[in-house]
Amino acid sequence: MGERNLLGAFEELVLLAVARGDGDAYGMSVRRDVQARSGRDVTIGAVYSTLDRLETKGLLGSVTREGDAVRGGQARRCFELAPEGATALLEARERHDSAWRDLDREQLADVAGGD
Amino acid sequence: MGERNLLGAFEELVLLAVARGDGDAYGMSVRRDVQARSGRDVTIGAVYSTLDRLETKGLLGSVTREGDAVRGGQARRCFELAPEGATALLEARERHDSAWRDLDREQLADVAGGD
DNA sequence: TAACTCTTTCTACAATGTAGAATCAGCCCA
DNA sequence: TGGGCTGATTCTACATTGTAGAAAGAGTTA
Repeated sequence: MGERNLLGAFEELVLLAVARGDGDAYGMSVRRDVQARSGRDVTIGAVYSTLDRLETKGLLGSVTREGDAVRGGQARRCFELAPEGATALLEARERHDSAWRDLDREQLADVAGGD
Repeated sequence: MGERNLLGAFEELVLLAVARGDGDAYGMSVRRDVQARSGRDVTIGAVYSTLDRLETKGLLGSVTREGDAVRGGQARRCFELAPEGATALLEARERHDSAWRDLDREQLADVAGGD
């Protein structure tokens, strides 16, 4: 079977943050984005190790920008989505949609009840 | 921070299959469901170990039904969604929607290009 | 120079993902 | 009547992801 690049749940969150960053995403900004959207605390180490793994898989690329204009001049490692990464995201989305099909959400809410 | 029951990507697929089964899901049926919706080959071992872990976490329950009516009379272990499981699914869905917000899918498709 | 913020790197371990063999029960049939 | 199927479950073991937290470099301010 195909066996494309499968994304874990956290990998997907991180990759989406990078995609939104449009070339300007970097460790700290990704962390903030993931934190805000998932509503949970995320350590910076978790973010970087995931970014590294995604880069190793070729789903994103990174360049270190010497601090030009922006504040002081501290270098930043900026991440950009690779074509393979965009494909992986689109596929993850399709799998997800497909997985939720034929399911009554109202009913789910009922089962959840007062949990 | 809250730290509810977080679901991995595969756990979510399995739990959704159980939810759809409406009390009649069992190992082999879950496998077929996950396989069909994710479009990839899944071993039965992967399914069962995930079902076991979800049960340990209290997201689903299981009962072994002696083979009554249906074929021959071989016992089946049937799985049913627990309230905590329904909640976890709903939350996973929310996180996912939130993670995809503010993202231009057309643009993603462009980046993906002919990958 | 000390203290502080921003940012990245590294190490280590826990949780999840996945494969594959072993096992058990009924069914079919030469 | 026992060999070979199919359906089903259990176990073991290992690979990949998820996550925490400490360490460290660079620039800023006092």
